[in-house]
Amino acid sequence: MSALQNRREREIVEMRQLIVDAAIKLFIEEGYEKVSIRSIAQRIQYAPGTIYLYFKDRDALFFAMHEWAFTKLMVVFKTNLFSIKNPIEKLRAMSVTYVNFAFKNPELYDLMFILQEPMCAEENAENWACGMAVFKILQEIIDESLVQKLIKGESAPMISFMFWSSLHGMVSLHLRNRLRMYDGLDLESLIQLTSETLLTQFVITE
Amino acid sequence: MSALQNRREREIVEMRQLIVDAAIKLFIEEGYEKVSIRSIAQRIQYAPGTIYLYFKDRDALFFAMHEWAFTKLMVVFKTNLFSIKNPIEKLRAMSVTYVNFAFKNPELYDLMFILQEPMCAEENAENWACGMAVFKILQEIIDESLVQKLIKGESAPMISFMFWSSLHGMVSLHLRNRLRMYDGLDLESLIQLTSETLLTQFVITE
DNA sequence: GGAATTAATAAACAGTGTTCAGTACATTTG
DNA sequence: CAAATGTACTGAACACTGTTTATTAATTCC
Repeated sequence: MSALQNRREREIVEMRQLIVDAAIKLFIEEGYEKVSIRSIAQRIQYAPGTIYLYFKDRDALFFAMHEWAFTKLMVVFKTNLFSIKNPIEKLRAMSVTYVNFAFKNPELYDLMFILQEPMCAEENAENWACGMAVFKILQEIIDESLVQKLIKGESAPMISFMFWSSLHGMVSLHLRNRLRMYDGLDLESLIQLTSETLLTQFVITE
Repeated sequence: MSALQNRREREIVEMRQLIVDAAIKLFIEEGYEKVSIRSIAQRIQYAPGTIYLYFKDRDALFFAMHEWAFTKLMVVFKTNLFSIKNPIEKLRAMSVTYVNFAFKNPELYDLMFILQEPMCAEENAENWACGMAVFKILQEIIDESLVQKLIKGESAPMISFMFWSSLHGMVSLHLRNRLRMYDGLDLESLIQLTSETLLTQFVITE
């Protein structure tokens, strides 16, 4: 490979990152509706058409944004979990971290788990590497918990699914404003407490 | 009130329903993106501007659509639950019905629990009657279960929140294509089974 | 029947995603 | 070094979008 090709490849990566960064900043600062190809282009001082040289379409850009968000969650997970040995404590810490991330980064959570756009990107119709990677962390913790007979249940995939869905359900109902029956309450506390109640119910105590 | 006012009031209700019906049909048949003011107007043979004589804006129309969807879920609930006396069986039937409704009517579920638009309608910024009404059914079942000491836990609001969130989490992750790690599996069965596993864990057995 | 009211319209405005002919600059070739 | 090639980028165009408003046409009232 020639030096030019090499440089060009680097430039493409950099330009894609420039676009993704601008799009995410716009999303966080101005909200979903303001994330238009034109507003992104204006922010990085390029013509709208240029963005299409680096992303097939809007969905592909949202997929890249959602991948970037996953790397952020991954960093938080690794930082908060790496030192914990006990599987139950690890699971507890993971739940707390997950909910906390969602409350601190509602727009990123939206990208990762709620919005339709990222999953419409044609190129990634089949696999979903970043989602799988995060899920793998959870599943390994559950696996270890079952092996050590620390929690009830048999199927690690099902228990993983249950814990994740519970957290996602609570968080996404909140983000989509469907928890008005709990108005006045501190929702993050309610969610953390409910999550703890659920976990406790599955922990084996003797 | 004059006869004319009376008739006019009826006409307004009918026209609003005509618009909501057309919008929902369009949503179900052609998908979210095709639900534009113009396409709705064309479908009912009116000019686009006419819709704004009956709905403040797009969000208000989506709120009406989402209310209509709730009445449909309500009917299903009442049909499936009214004859069941045992609270646990009622809770079980409610879960099954909820998940089944979501799989049979993914677009309606979207309107009710996932989409942003309906909850942006200015007029209904505070209360959320239809959501509350459905939630009340669940809470009363949980309440009765706690009174009869059939399930573990103390706080009815929290246990209700937990069951609902779990179901919503599983369903919405599926609808938003975030369950690719379970590709190949029958997801409705997985969800029903996981829901049953969760319920069993909270039932008091002696 | 003439005046007042009002439901409905069509056109306009400002925005959207996306495409593509053209330009201007960088690299390669003769 | 100059000419030819290649290409990153542009900006205008297309077909849409939600929403507003002056105008029209029909109905109700007196």
